[in-house]
Amino acid sequence: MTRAKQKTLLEACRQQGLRITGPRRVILEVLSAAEDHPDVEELHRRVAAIEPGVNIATVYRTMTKLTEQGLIERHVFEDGRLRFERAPEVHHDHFIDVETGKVVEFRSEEIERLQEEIAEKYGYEIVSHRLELYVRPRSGS
Amino acid sequence: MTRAKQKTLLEACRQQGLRITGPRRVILEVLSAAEDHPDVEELHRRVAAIEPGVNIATVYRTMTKLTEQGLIERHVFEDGRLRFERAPEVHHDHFIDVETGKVVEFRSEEIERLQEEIAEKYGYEIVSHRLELYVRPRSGS
DNA sequence: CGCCCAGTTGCAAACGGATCGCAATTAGAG
DNA sequence: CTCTAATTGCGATCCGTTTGCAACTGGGCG
Ligand SMILES: [Mn+2]
Ligand SMILES: [Mn+2]
Ligand SMILES: [Zn+2]
Ligand SMILES: [Zn+2]
Repeated sequence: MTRAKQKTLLEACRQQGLRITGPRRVILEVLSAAEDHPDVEELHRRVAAIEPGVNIATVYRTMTKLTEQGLIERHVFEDGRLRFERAPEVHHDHFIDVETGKVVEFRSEEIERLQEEIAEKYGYEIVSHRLELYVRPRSGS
Repeated sequence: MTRAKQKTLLEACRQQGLRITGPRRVILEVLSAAEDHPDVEELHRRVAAIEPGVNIATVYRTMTKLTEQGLIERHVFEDGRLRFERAPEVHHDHFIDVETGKVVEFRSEEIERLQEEIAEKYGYEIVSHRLELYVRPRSGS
């Protein structure tokens, strides 16, 4: 959903004053190429395919740092593992296929608006939210 | 949200053929009395206040069983711990106060309907969903 | 260009919530 | 009351994530 700042990740890191090390460069490359919502193990696997020897703890630490900088977004779906994607320029929510685990993105202006509306009715201000629709292909099985 | 089958939990267990043991009786009592969304540690604490000696593994196992029977609902909010509430007769979603952790329930027919609508548009059938609004009291802070 | 140090890394240990194996106990059907 | 399958307590174990620490290095500065 909304790819655009493809090359920006590495540059953004430089701007934020993060050191561009070997491991980090590869992790950024993997993240930039990712079209899905990989967990840490999967990221580590992809990194290892490019350059073996990068420790998984480094992947964890890098993801923490990137999240703090707001460069990536962290999710926890039903399996409980941390998953990541590049911070989208415009917010979206997710379908998750209960059989395959495949994640599909969507955005509903109406739902977003209704959330604000109901929060206001309760006297709240929304800080963040999470909407996940666990689905299966219609009619088949 | 929608209390009603207050006494039913224990009876429901009997119907499902679950043995009513000492520990289980206390756990059911705690669950029936709960107005919130306690995690396992909190449940165990409340159980211990009534009858010490019940192991936390027993709480875990009982919650698993009750969930399988559909008598309670299991949630995982942002802190990652398992939380429970009696299965509501009508579905609802949650506000979570980001400062206090307090959980408030709400239901929006419109949002529920829009979820179905957008799922259909994508060719999906919704199996379950999760909507959590992380909030703070409006204008204060 | 080379120095130097704060930031980063690899590795192993620790963490914490949840689960499991096992032997002892017990609910409750007959 | 008997008998068995379900349940329990306890400790060990799992597994994803975090952390302490010593070694390493990117990149600003001289
Ligand atoms: Mn996404
Ligand atoms: Mn609830
Ligand atoms: Zn949304
Ligand atoms: Zn809902």
